[in-house]
Amino acid sequence: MILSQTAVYALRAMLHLAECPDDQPVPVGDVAAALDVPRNYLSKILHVLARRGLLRSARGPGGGFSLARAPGRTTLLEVAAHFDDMDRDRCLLGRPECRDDDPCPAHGQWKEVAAALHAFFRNTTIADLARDATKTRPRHQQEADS
Amino acid sequence: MILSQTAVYALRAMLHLAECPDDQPVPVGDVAAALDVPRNYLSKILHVLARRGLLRSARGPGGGFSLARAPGRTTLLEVAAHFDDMDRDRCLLGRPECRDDDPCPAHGQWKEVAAALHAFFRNTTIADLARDATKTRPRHQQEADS
DNA sequence: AGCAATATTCATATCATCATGATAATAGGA
DNA sequence: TCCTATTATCATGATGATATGAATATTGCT
Repeated sequence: MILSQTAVYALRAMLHLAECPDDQPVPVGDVAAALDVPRNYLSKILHVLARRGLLRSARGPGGGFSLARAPGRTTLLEVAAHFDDMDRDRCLLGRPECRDDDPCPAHGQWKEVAAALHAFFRNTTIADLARDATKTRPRHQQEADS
Repeated sequence: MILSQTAVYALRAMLHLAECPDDQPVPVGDVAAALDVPRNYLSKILHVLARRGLLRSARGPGGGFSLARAPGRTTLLEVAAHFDDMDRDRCLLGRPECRDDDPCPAHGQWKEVAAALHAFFRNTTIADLARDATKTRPRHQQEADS
């Protein structure tokens, strides 16, 4: 995959928290159950996001994790970059020093695709996904409504 | 990376063979040295490509590997697909059943990027890379010429 | 026939990612 | 103060990708 399993878990967790009522912490166990994801593994992931300031964490009864910012102000890139090297696809052949003036054989053809990829992660926010999730979830109902 | 290290080695090896004189087998050791890639590992990769009909192999003195087809008739997708699951990026969140009528939250925003990705691998050939590798001019100048 | 160059095959080692389980630290409430 | 719910941290295991090394089979040449 483009993203590691870990980064996917992080994105889905952020998305889940964005869909929960504001400022009410959600325990790891609840998130893990909702996403059907290993609980202890998710715990470590959310801890990373909290240390990096994307989530807030609260211990003790009534504690859990909640978004630190409005979901429209957190991009997919910001989330995923803490787990994956989001710059690694700049060169298709994995050459770290691949540039316009020192290109790999695929550089000329690849760079536009790579730019589109990077733009997607940089410009799409958690809120964009949350909006799409509520819009498209019940498709037959959606069609019946409109 | 988008591609595994193994698939990158395979592409670079195909590209190298495309740049060698026609119908003259190149030993694994020569290819490995030219690409600075582990010899025994590359051997296994080239063997896969030979079994799949993308390369021809010849044993004994004067033997080695050579392209089985003209490089313009082998796409990056055909090479990489033998090592990576090239369909795995269709869904950003890794849901196998993600489709237009059963979308993941990122589906609507991701699918155009994914389509561009797939088109790149399906439409770009080994010859395209070889041409770019030998040309010193950037690609947009080539396009401006025509 | 015998030698040397080569691909082929098999066995194993290494490493990062993914995941599990257990324990410690913290906070709120009775 | 004590209990419980929760995050924080650590140790370990499982798996697949990557890589190495060696033995075997095949071929061309002398």
